[in-house]
Amino acid sequence: MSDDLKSSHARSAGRPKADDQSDRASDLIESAIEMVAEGGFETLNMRQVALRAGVSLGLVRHYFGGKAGLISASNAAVERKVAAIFAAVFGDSRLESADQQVEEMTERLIAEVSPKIIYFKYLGQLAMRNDKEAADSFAVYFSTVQAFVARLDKTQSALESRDRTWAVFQFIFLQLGPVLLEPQIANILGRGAFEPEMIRARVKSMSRMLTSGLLSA
Amino acid sequence: MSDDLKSSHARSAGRPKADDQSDRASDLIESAIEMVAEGGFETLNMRQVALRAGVSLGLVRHYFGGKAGLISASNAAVERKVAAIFAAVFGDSRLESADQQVEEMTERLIAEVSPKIIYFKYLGQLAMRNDKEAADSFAVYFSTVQAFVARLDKTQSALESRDRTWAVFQFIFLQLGPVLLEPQIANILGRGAFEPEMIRARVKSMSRMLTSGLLSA
DNA sequence: TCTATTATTATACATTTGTATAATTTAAGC
DNA sequence: GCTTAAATTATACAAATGTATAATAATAGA
Repeated sequence: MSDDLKSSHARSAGRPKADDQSDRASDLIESAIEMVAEGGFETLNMRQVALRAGVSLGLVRHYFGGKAGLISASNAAVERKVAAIFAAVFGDSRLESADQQVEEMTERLIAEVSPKIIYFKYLGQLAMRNDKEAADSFAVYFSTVQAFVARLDKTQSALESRDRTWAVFQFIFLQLGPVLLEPQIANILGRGAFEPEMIRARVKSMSRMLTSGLLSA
Repeated sequence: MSDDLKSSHARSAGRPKADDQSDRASDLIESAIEMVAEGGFETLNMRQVALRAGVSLGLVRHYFGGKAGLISASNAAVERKVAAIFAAVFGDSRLESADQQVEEMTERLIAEVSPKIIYFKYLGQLAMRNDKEAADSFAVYFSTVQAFVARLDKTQSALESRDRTWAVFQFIFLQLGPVLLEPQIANILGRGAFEPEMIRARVKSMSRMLTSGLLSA
C-alpha cells in the first residue's frame, strides 16, 4: 500500500489560528529524541517522527531542512538537557564525607536522572556515531564529567595525572553502560534498570568500587 | 544510477570448480561482522556485505535465507569467537598475587583481544538490540563474565551476594564501554583506543580502581 | 484591505534495500 | 553418460524512506 494511515492530522492544511499555543518544532525534536532513545538512530525515520508528534511529514523539512537538520537540532537539545541534569545532580555538593556524599548524590540521581533517562539514552546512541556532530557533543559531555572527577580528585584522592583521563572514561563507561545495555540488564534482573531500587543497588556497588575497590588486594 | 558498480564478480555464474577452496558462507559472515563492528547494524546492508565478500547478492539469500538469517549466523559466529577469546585470556590464570595476575592478563589481552576486537565490537552492538537473539547471546556472555568474577571472588574478596550481580555488570560496562565508545576515545586521546599502549594504560587504571578504588576513602 | 510571508498538509519522485525468481555452470550419483 | 542437485550470478519487484514541490489557510504589515 502506498498511503500509510491515510494522514488524519489534528490540524488541517494552512497556518494555525493564533490561539494555538503548541510548538511543533519542539514536539518534533522531542519525538526524535524519544525514538532514538528507544531504538537507536537505526529506527529514526521522518514519517514516524512526524506521526508521533502529530504533524505531517512536510513540517520536518520546513523546520529542519531534512533529516540531518532534525538530528542536529536534537543533538543540541540533548546537550542542553544533559548539562542541566548534571548541574542539578552534581552542582553544589558540599563534599563532606564520601559516604554521605554518595548517598546524597544517589537520591538526586533518582530524582533527576530517572525521569529524564531518555536524554542519556540519546547521548549514548549519539556517542557511538562516527561523525563530527557526535564528536562535538561527546566532547562537551566529557568536559563535564572531567570537571566532576577533578573536583573529587582535589578533595580526596591521589590520581596520577596520566591516569586521570582514563579515570574520566571509566566514569563515563559506568554511567553510559547501564544506559546502553538497559534491555539486557532488564532481561537478566527481571526489572527495569532505572527503577529507584535498581539505581540504589547499582550506585552502591559502584561507589564501593570507587572508594575501596571491588577486590580487596 | 540504478546499477551499482556493474557487478564485476571474481567468479562467473554457476557452481565453482572443485579445486576452489574458499568458503563463501564464511566470507559473508565475516563481512557482516566487520560491517556491524565498524558502523553498527544501522549500516548492515546485504548488497554491501555481498560486495565486500566478493560475491553476488543472491548468495546471501541462498545460504542464509535473508537478512535475518545472516544476522543469526553472525551472532552465533561471534558467540563462539568471544568464548574462545575468553578462554585464551582468562582460562588458566594461576591466581598468584593480584598484581602479577593483572599484568599477565593485560599482556594476554593485548595479544588475544586486540587483533580480534571486531568480535567485541559486534557483541557490543548486538547487546544494544532489543530482540530475543540479542538477549540470548548476551546471556551467554554474561555467564562467562560471571564465572570470571566468581573466581576472583572466591580467592580474594568479600562481595556480598546481592552486589555480585552488579559487580558482573560493572565489569561488563568497563569492558564494552571502550569498545562501543571507541570513536570518541580515539578522538579525545588522539590515538586508537586499542593500541597496546592504550590498553596498558586503561587496564592499569581499571585494575587500580578494582583493587584499591579510584578515590581513597 | 491588499499583499507578502509563514505554518501547515498533500502529493509526487527517486533511491535504497530486502525479497523473489530465473538462468547458468559445475559436481555427484546412478 | 544422463539426470539431478548445488552454487552462483543476473534481473526484476515491492516496500520503505528521504527529498522536493504544490496547495491551502492564517497572520502580519503596509
